[in-house]
Formats: sequence, structure tokens, C-alpha cells
Amino acid sequence: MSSEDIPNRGRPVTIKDVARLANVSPKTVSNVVNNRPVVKPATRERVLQAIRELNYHPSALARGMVTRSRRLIGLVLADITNPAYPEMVEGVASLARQAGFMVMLCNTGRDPDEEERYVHLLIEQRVDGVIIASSRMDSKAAEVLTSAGIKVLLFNRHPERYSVSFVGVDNENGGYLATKHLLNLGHRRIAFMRGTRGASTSIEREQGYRRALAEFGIEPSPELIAWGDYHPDVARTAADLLLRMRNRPTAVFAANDVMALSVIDAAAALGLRVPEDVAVVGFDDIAIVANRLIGLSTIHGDLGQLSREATTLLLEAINGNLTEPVRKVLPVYLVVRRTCGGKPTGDW
Amino acid sequence: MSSEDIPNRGRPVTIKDVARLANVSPKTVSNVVNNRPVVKPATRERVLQAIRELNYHPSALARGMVTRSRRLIGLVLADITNPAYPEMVEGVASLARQAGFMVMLCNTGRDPDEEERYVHLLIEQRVDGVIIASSRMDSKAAEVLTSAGIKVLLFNRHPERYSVSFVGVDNENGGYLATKHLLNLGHRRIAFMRGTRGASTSIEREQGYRRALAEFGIEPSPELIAWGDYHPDVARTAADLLLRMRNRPTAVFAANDVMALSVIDAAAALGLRVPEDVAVVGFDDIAIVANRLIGLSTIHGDLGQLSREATTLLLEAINGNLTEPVRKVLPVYLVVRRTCGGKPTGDW
DNA sequence: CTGAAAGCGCTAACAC
DNA sequence: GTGTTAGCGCTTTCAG
Repeated sequence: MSSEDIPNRGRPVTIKDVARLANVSPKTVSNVVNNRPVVKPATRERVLQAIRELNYHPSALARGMVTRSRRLIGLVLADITNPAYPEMVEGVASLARQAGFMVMLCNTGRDPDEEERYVHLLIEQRVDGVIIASSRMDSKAAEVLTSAGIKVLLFNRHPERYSVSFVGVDNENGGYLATKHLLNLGHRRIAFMRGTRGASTSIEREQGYRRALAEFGIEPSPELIAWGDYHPDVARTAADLLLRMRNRPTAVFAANDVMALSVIDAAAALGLRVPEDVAVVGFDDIAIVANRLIGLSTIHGDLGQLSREATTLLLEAINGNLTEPVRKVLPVYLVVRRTCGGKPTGDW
Repeated sequence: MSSEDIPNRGRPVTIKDVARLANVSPKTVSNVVNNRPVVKPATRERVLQAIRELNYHPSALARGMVTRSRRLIGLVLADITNPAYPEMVEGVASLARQAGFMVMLCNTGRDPDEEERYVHLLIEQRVDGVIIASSRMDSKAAEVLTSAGIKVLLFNRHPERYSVSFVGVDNENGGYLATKHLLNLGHRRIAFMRGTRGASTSIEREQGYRRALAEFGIEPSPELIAWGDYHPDVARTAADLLLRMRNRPTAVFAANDVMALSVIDAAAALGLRVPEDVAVVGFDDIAIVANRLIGLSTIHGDLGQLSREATTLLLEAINGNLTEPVRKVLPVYLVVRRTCGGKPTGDW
């Protein structure tokens, strides 16, 4: 009995504590907390008063158990330190937040095993949906999640066969536009720097690169294909090798901006001028590369917009308003700045 | 009865389903799942077989309800698109992951109200701990969380009075070193670009700036103090104003690298050379600024290391191994590259 | 070593 | 309008 009188002995305050203080049933408190308009204003006020007094916070855990909805989404990505991701994360986070969802961050560090582990953790957390922006083409993540009843949205990257919703940019065409532009500027020895092995983005960008070369009757030389792993350090080493070749390329198309920046840095270290000695084009158009000191020519796709579309689609799927998988590919365009040697577009 | 025979009718498979299939009690399954070495190997194998067969994933929700630990931490930050954060997020995410914790991402967008809302959501989620890297000095976030029984670790920024653990870099000294260096190079009209209003980092960096000026008997002129809000666009506008002044500063010390880059961009747009016409020093040493095309002189503090220390401390607090609040301030040093006009350090 | 029962905090059905 | 009861899926007593 006496313990009944002590409101809070360290243990978190529950709906019962509030009910007791407000002299109502737990159900009524629940109704107030969930803004159900069936409560008399006077009662409601009394309950709210009790909530404030006890500093009550309803447990999302307990609620999730019974409603079977956690209001939680997972966000799986390859490497948060690649500036292309934060631009995307921001869009996801803000839209999710508006819809009352929290976001669980899963940074795989490009490790497929880590991705798989995260998938299982997300299932255990009973998240409502997951946005996957990390997968290689052989990933089973989407299947595993789907079979656990969790909605999935693939972001830009995708596995080989997929029957879940996908949003992305037109990577193949981006690769084509970048390479075509360099060809039009007269370059014939154009190197391509690949991203992560097995990433669909890298594969598709390379396909575009090859298509453009083919149009000019050029057989892509294997020595001009480098691996940069979408990672600045790996790319830096690869760029150094590329630019030290006796017959070095006159232009480099890197599968993302981070690697393009590494190419530029390597060139500067070797005393090569960009674009006079070597032209460089990237992919993503991350914010920093528009800086006038860099002026990287690159392929622009609206990742912010894309991430908002992705989140909207995922939330609709979670709400059951999306029965069929959707597939949406946004167009890209070339932004010519300084590093390719072409005539700058617009402000550039 | 017939429904008993159907293993899974859409509803997620529970510990009971596994127990039934393996012919054991739920408790035994629980023991297996939690690797408690009290189960006979044969039984254990049978249970694991059933788990695989049913594709069972224990509910972290249900477990959390009874164990009162979610194995979850919250990460509250001001703006994920500022490259200084991802470098930190990576450290937190990887260490948390190793310890079996998931991370909830809370991007406040520099909005104090949003921070407060996130704090309540984190309490509802019953997270075990929170790393706060977003607060202004008047924030009550740490107090509110602590009073809800949640461990808090303040990262770099801190409120006015705080009695929770804190890790950060020596912001005041960083501001001093940057300004002192510019003074030693002969600059006398040194502008300071502030960050977010009320952010302790910005305030402390300014204090260092003022201390250095005072040593040279210089009264900081109000017209040389600009607001950049730690935001590239705001900073860009402010920089433009600063550099268009009839009596413009010969040097600018920006409270972070993102703003320093905006200053550089503004200078280039106005046809001013860096460092000849205007010297620039930043703060944070984000990865990109080491690129030879930029070569930003800046204050380096090891944010990666700091974030790992932060996470370690938070996890220790969660485990109850940290009774007293800890306060840890890492030293910083000046990296001289190209933009300040001084003699480059090391590789630079 | 394993089983049965209780209960974590909440909401969905029903009563009243 | 409001109260009561019965679970959600798990772990933790306490018995066997």
C-alpha cells in the first residue's frame, strides 16, 4: 500500500501512474495521449495535468508491441563520409520526421557482411520499412527484408533481379553524357575509374562510358580502366598510377565526385594542370565541387529530390497505399565547369 | 486446432512457434537465442534448426520491454550535410555497432524546437543513451534526458551549465592559434565569421580570436564580425558583403571549414586572389579541404578519435561503469596549407 | 537442465 | 464517455 503512494521510485512512470493521479482508467489516458476526440475536455485537462506533473512519456516499445507498428525506418548506406549520402540522408530524415517516423542509421562501410548483419538487426527491431542505398548486385537484403514483411525501397543501387520499388538516377546515360562530352572535346584516351565492385551504379556508368566510346569507334583499353572503390584513398592511389603511365590518358571520367577529386589531387601533386594536361569529369555533383577553386565538371542528378521521392514511396508502401512495386528513374545532365576544358554551362 | 498447424499466417513467427516446432519450452528457446550455456547441445541444435526453418527473428521490442534496455542510442546533430558530422557519425556508428547498439539519427537542422521534439521522441523510444552534438548554450536537452533516466554525452557543443559528460576539442585555443598565425603574418584587419548563434563552439572560437587580437593590442572592429550560421549559403552571402567593403579585411578566420570555403568562393567570384588579396583560415579540417586545389589552412582536431571516445564513454555510462560525469578536451593544432599565405606545414 | 506462470506498458475489444 | 479484460512476445522468477 505504502509503495502505492510513492509516485516514482526510479522506475519510469507508466500509464497507470498517470491514470491513478488523474483518477481515470488507463484507457482514458491512452485516449488523451493519442488525441482521440472521445474524451471530455475536463477529463482531458486533468489527464494532461497529471502527465505534466509526472513527466510521463508513453513507451513507444509497449505501443509498438500491440499496434505492430514501430514508426521506424531503417536507412542502409555504404559510407556516410561520402558527401553524396548526407545530401540524401537529410531528405529522408526530414520527410520521415514529418510523418512521425524515426530513422535508424546503418552504415555498412561497403562491407556486404555488415549489410547482411544490419538487415537482421532491422528485422529484430521490427522496423516498418527500409531504404537500401548500399547494395551490390548480388545482395539478398531486399528479399530477406521483404520476406520478413518489411517494406523495402532501393535507392539508386539495386540487385540483379528485384521486385521491390526502386528510385534512382539514369546512371547509364550519365556515363554516356560525360564521356561523349570529353570525346567531343577531342579526347581519345579517356580513362574510367570504377566505383565499388558489384555496385550497379558503377556498372551502369561504365556501360554509358562504353556506349559513348563505341559511337566513336573506340575500343576501351583495359589499361585505362581503374578501380577507385568510391573511396578517396583507394582512388588517390589508382589515380596516381593512371597519371604516371608513359602514355597517360588525356581525360579521366570518375564514377563519382569523391574519386574525381582524388584524381585532381593526384594530378596537382604530379604537377599536371587540370584541364590542360588532364581533363576530369565526375558524377553526383556534390555541393563542394561547385566551389570556384574546384569547378568540377560532373553529372548532376537531384539526390535531394530523389531521397524525398524515395521516402514518400516507402511511407506509402508502409501505409498500404502502394500495392505494386514502383520503378522511377530520374534524368541526369552534365554540368560543365572548369575541369573538363569545355565551355562552362550557366554560371560556370 | 487447425490454425495451430499452420506455422505462419502472415503474422511474424514468435518464440512459441519455435518452441512448438522444436518440442521445447519458450524458455529454452530464449536460452538458446541468448547464448546461455545451460542448454544441452542436442536440444540447442534442435532449437537452432527450428529457428532457421521458421526464419525466426526475436523481437527486440518484446525483449526491450522486459529487460528495460533497448540497445539503442540516439545521435542528435545540427546538420548532417556539414562534412564535419559524417566524419563523426562514422565513428559513433561503428563503435555502437560493435557493442551491439543501433543508432537513431536525429538531424535538427539547427532548429532548437526540433531538437526538443527529438529529445521527447528519444525518451519515448526508451533509448539507453544519447550523444548530443547540436545544442546551443541555452538548451535543456541534456537535463530533460537525464531526468528521464537516459545517459547523455555532450559532443563538442555544450549548454551553459552542464553536469553530464562532455568531450570536445579546445575551441578557444583553436581560435587563438588561427588568429595568432594571421597576426604573425602581418595581418591587422582580420575578420571573424561566426557560426550558429548560441553554439558554444562558435562562441569559444571567437573568444580565442579576441584573445589573440588583444595580445597585439587590437580592438576587434564590429564591422569585421560576420554571421555565417555554419551554413554555406548564409556564409556565402556574408562573405560577399565582407569582401565588398571599401576597407575590406586582409584576412578572414571562419569558425568552420564550410564557411571558409564559402569565403574562398566569394573571393574568387570577386576576382580576389587567395591568399594574396585575402587570406583564409578555417576550423575542423574536414577531409576535402586538404585537396591541393583548395589547400585550406585550418584548425585540426581529431573528430574521428573524439567520436570514438564519446561513444566509449556513453556506453560505459550505460553499463553503469561511469558514475561521475567526465570532461575531456582534446588539443587542436593549426594546419598551414595554401590559403593563409604562410609557410606550409609538412606535406603542405 | 527444462517447464509454467507472471508481468513489462500499452491498446483493442467489449462492457457499462 | 469511461472502465475492465485480455493479450502483444519476450524474460524472469520459481518449480520440477
